[in-house]
Amino acid sequence: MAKSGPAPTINDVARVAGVSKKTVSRVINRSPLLREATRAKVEKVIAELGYTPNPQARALALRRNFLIGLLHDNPNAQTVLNFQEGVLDAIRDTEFALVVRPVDRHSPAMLDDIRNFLEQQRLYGVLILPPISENDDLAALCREMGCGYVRMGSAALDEAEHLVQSNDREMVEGVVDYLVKLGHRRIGLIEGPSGFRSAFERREGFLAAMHRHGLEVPPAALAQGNYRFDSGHRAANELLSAEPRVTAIFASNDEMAAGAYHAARERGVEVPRQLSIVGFDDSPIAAHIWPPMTTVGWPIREMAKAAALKLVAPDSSEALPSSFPARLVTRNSVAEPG
Amino acid sequence: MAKSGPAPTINDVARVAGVSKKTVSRVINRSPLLREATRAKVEKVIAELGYTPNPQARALALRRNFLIGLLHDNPNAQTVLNFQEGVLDAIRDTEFALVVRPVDRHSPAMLDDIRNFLEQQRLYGVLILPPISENDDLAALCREMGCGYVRMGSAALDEAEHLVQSNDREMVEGVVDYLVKLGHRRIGLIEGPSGFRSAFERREGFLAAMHRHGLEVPPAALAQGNYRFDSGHRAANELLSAEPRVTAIFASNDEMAAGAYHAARERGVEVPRQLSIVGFDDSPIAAHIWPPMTTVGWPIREMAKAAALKLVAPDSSEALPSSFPARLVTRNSVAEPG
DNA sequence: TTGTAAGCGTTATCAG
DNA sequence: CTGATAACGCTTACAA
Repeated sequence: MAKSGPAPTINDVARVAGVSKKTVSRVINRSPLLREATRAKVEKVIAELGYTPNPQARALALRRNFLIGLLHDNPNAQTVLNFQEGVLDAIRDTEFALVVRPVDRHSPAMLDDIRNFLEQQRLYGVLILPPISENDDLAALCREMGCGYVRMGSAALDEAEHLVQSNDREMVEGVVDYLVKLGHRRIGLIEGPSGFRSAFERREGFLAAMHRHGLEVPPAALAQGNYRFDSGHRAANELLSAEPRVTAIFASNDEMAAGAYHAARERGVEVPRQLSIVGFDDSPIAAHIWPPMTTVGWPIREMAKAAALKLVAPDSSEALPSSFPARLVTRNSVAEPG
Repeated sequence: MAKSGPAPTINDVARVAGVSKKTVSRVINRSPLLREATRAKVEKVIAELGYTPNPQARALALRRNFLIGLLHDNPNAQTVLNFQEGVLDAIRDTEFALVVRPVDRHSPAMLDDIRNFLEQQRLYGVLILPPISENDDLAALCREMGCGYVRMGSAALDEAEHLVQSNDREMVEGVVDYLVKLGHRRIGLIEGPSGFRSAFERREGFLAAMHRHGLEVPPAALAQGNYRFDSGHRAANELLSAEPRVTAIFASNDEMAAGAYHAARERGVEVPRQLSIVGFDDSPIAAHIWPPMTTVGWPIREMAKAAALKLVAPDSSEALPSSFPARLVTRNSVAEPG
């Protein structure tokens, strides 16, 4: 047990162990060129003294901080927070810490801001959430600054080393299959904002599956949203005012799906008896709205952990998978067509 | 415009400006003992070179990092995220960064974990969210470690310097006043978990106002929850099965209030016609549930900003307020008793 | 008011 | 394999 007072430094360890501080440094950094006996001796002293290397000093010497940055511009709090938890899972009991950096993707200064941030903080690496993860200029900036990075995304945005991805397209195809199997033929889509890769992938999955089933998708079955609640409300109103009315709606995220619930309720359309609704994300709203919503859940926390490990322990086996399967979470917003 | 390549250091500035690096250091640190002319000259060179002090080096020399820690045990995703935004508002364009540290308040090792964290990272200071902000041992630990701290809370937990507080009790009194004015007499309370100061304050506000209005609070009008959705559902079921039935329910947070919505719906009790419901937090669920929920919103982002400023700029006027007023957000979950 | 010298705790270089 | 010695970029004495 180390007694308190000034924390022991590498010099203390070196002195007590009777070696040079460089040798201690080698032990800390797991240098292979060390006699086993020396290593053991030093490690014993380290344990005795309760020594921990000072990250600030290491940061200065290595010109690199032991900080993982999280860059996001996210509309969904739960996603960001789950992601943070996942990153923590990966760096728990390491010297790394997680620094968060919300940014504004609509600001023309975004890239400059991030450049300053990276320049100042000299991060070990950054994790980038959608939608800004889709920005190739940002990835290029990270490369240029010599800052590690991993992008989260719903498509193959980058090399495996820099990417953790979900299979949105495939999942949405599964949603359509599920609805069709129940008997639905007129299915509407509330799209996410153009420019978002996830929105694109989800739309493509929808269209592909409809086509595969030989089902038509008239323009009136397609409505544009922007991933926000209000846009889902508006889009659902469009969808529900066309005749013959759709019997099911897939919304590209839960928030818009919740908006669709409200539109249906205002029109006296009962969910799921007269209208089935499926969302995407499995955010808390899905479980808390009435009736509880069927949606697609993706393992954000595990993905976050994998992403962080790619940065801090690229060789660990857990860092390997780049693609994570989502799953359909069936609740009570889907029924056979009325 | 600085050209790229190795970033300029204090030595470059000193050389170009023809002064010693200590003088540059004085300029950076706004030392008062500097001739104005010298300062101007150095500042000019700093601007020309695009020099930024290296935080790692400063951290080493000062034995203190320019990092603000956020300690929380996820009270609610949106709250945490809004808080993060508020902190960023405060430290934007400074050398500070925000590091997040979710902890588990049920873990017996929590304090030790935090101690290690503080020891390792040598944070400039930490911001502590409820409910762990109520833990006095944690505050003592910060003091002991020489780490600045500010606690968020719903009561006077600490000195103004270390506290940013909301007026939960008063707000809940206001909620009851509002319901009583509409004609409600039998009002139920869904409490938060015992041991949470916020739950206590909200309960006390409720009881005080009921008493002030000369209204009874029979045991059947009090139900215990734990701030989670399911507990709200369960508690509302208890409340709604007692006769005469309550005509209004105040839930200590929105998540439990959403659970109460579900319980009402399952029993065929219509909100707000047969039952008024009021929540607390103004979280996204409140706006997205049907009918949109009347709730109490508190200015979390501004509070976060003030808290962060107390840490990084204790003298700024914005850091001054320690108490922030919440407000009633009226939507459609309240009506006159049926 | 300014400069000099000596750290802060680590890693890199290069010689043994 | 190991150890002096010099960085890393800044701050804090202490002088001048």
